[in-house]
Amino acid sequence: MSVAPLPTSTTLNPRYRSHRCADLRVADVGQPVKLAGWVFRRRDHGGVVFIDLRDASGLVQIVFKPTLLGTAGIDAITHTGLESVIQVKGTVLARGEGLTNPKLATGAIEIEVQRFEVLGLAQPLPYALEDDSVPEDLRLAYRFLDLRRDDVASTIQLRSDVIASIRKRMWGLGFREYQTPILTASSPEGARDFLVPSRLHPGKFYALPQAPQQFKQLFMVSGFDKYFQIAPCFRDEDARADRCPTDFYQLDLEMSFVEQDDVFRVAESVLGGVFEEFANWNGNGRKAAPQAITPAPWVRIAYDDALLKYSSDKPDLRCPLEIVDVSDIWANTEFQVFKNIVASGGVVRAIGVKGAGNMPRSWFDTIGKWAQESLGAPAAPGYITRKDGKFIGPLYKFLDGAQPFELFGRCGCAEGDVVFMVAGKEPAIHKILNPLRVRLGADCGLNEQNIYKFAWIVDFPMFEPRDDGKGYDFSHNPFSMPQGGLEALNTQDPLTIKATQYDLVCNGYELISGGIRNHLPEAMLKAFEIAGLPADMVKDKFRGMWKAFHLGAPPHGGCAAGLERVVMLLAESTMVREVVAFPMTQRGEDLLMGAPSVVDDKQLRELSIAVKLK
RNA sequence: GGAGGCGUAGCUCAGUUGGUUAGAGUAUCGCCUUGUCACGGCGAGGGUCGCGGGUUCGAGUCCCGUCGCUUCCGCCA
Repeated sequence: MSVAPLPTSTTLNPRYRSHRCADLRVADVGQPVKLAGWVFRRRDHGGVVFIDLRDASGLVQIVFKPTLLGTAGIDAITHTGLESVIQVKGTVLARGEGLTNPKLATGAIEIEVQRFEVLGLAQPLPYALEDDSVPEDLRLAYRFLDLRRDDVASTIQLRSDVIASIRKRMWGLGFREYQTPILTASSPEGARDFLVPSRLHPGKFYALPQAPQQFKQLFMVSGFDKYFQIAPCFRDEDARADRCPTDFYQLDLEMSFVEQDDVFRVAESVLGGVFEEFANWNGNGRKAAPQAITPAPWVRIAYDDALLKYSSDKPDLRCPLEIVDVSDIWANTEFQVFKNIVASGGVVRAIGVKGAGNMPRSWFDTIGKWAQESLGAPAAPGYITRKDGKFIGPLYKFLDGAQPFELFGRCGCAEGDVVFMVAGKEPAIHKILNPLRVRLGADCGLNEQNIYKFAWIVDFPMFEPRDDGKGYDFSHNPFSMPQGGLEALNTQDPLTIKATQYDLVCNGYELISGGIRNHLPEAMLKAFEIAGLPADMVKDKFRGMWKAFHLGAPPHGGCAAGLERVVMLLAESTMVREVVAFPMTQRGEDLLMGAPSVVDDKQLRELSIAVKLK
């Protein structure tokens, strides 16, 4: 499967260059060479002029001497702007005693220039290439300049290497890659669609796929029993630091005749392999230490447990702290705030932090302020400390007899430890508890470092109550098989039905989402009926699947992995824009190309479209 | 749709309690400099202080509005 790369020399055109800049060494001294690249830095000494020439391989110092080039030549190179592209013909020289630069791979040699030519002149730059503090919008407007930086480019190159590794591993497991349409039909479920007007069908629209979900399932019905694709996905939703506002890529895969465990094995092999291969990639210099990986098979956590113990369905398991329910204890106290919250259907949740009794008073204040200001907590989290055999803290006085011991025991806490408590209603309370748990662990030095910590979250609920209280919504993927199948849909309270639906999480990020699919037409119809979609709409909007499921559909399932998030984790990045070559702004604009843009009337007329601004 | 942060020279920043002609570094241009490697030295040009309004004798500074970028909430099956 592996293809040996061609020797570098076969990709060098002698018209432009004989070597790449950073490939030259002392062994090449005396050789005539041709190089081409960018003017990275210039040091002008009035007579002799030094330039650091940069190409994709790196840097080499080239020397311009008046004895070889004349004053006209020196004048010309002095006036060639930084980042201009030049070609030079010269000779490799050894640097003299004390003149070498140990910081450069090519620091023992330099190129004495005999002739040079400017291939592409650069005007003054909008910003200094190496300036780390240039605002991002300016850098996006000149993204091609930004990509000249080693650290920026290396991350994009990592992305390519990760994709290559994924493809190699998928093929190795017997999968093949198939493309699916980019223009497809809008579907009523899920995110907002990007629409494309049809010229041949005035008034009708294509939608860009949010994922190749239905097509990959159709491949299964066709009997292609192992499909994958590095697939572009389009969703017209608002951005986050880890979420593109327009389009992103997934490793999309699907298999027939499988159960959940089979999908897990494939994902553990492929993603686990990719993480092993690139865990210690450090092209951008951000990793201070080697990174470990939790060995497969990865731990499985039921969705309900994850929500209770971590207040999140994508917990960061590098933090060892767990959340405990202590509602019953506070229901039997005279602390009216907690008591009333429990009485009105809320909960009190506690986080025991080992050793936190030694933290300074100011830290507790900081945590309280942060919880209120950044997390929107209605009050600072309460806490009780056990120190010198005594319980301390404003909330302690509301506890009687065995209650403080029960509280500490349940949280696994003892002498020297602190129990933090937050009260509120689910699900709002999770927005406070999840970041609080991770912060408490971080501040007390309890969180594991330098590890990719994987876990499967399983048994997602099939349905959730609708916001307006009437009926149910799919809480995840509508195409998942409910656990218990059609019978469960017919007989159970919808809120108790679990889906055969799973996520893979790593360090607080959702990396994979998948499921065993519902391939039975009656069960599909019933599931959508519970979610409020009438049968004729399902038959119309999912007509391909509906027809296919009547003509021999195998049991099947799969998953999709967010490529950007994988690369972000491997690159120690928290911003998805760093792992996309030409990213959009938060508002979905391409500042370099100027998209989106107005189009001329002729284009609109062809599409039978009139624009009416709100 | 909501909340927070940021916005002063091409770029990064400083700018006191509201007070003279808004400064520095870097980039650019000019001069000097033949061994530097973030080379160095001297000089010059470069500003609608995001935009609009208000308070004031006087606003970069205070107030209101607005725009842009960004982070979070909503949203993202």
